[in-house]
Amino acid sequence: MTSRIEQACIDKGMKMTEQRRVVARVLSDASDAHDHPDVEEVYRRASAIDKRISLATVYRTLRLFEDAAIIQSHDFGGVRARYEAAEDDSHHDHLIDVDSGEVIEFYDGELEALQDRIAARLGFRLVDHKMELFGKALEPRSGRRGG
Amino acid sequence: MTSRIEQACIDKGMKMTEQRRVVARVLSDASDAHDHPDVEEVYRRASAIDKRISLATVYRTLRLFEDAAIIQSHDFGGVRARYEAAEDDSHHDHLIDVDSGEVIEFYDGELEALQDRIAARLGFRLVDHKMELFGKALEPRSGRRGG
DNA sequence: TTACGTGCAAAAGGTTTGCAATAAC
DNA sequence: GTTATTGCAAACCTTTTGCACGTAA
Repeated sequence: MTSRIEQACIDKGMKMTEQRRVVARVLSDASDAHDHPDVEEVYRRASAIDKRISLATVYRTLRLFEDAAIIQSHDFGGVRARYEAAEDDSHHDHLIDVDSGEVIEFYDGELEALQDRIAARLGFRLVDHKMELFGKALEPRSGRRGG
Repeated sequence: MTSRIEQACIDKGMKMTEQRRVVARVLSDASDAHDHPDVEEVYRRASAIDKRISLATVYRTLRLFEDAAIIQSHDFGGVRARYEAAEDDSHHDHLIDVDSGEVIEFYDGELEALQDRIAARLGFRLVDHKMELFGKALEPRSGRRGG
């Protein structure tokens, strides 16, 4: 079945190889799970589906998708970039649990509006923003790591 | 004359070598100018003051200062980390001009308060945050690059 | 005096790339 | 059939590190 990201690639007229299809599927599934895998993790999951894929191709494909605005990369303070499907309408930001590394997505309309106002005040039109909160859980959380 | 960052190092009991003094001075001056140099730039400026400094020592010193919370590093989307003096009381965030690369500092009390509220709503105590706005100037700006 | 810092050059680790083989359109 | 894509391995670039030498306290 055609994954959401594969469909986005087709819509953009990309030549769809098996490798791209597999990476698209991995990223679509990750997105559904609000997951933010890094390159190695995408490579691992892609290899599990089809062994014929190489790390170089994963890098090239991620860059291709990112340049096409199909996915976006994040730097959550770790060593490698992490990826998620680009948001269409539903923008969100991230809160990172500093103890577990878990990434929690959130949306706050007030925050979005405030950012526009701040940019305007400084004489700019906002084209993008990056907002990450780092916090400690007030109550102990279940043990999942990553996100 | 003793730079602000050199004084912070002395206060923390660091052994002050000539190299550390020079890097401290470069960073103090950059901070006064609201400048955010990367490693190469710090190395360049330090070398101009004293040729005996090596890139490895600049890396080691920046890491030392950062671990001591005397400076902080940022990833503004470029390839290298960029540095500024750690904020004592006057927290600020950054707006990056996507056309020129210029970095503009700003402070917004409402934003700070809102972030705390969002974290609390998600069940977290905020320990840090990273907020970067990327914008296009509404009016053409003078040609400085960097910041 | 002595533990710690430095310079050099080599290594590490993530990411990119040249090239010949391969596959999509 | 053409042109873009892939795998492999080597290159690249930033950052770290081992080691012998130097120096602050």
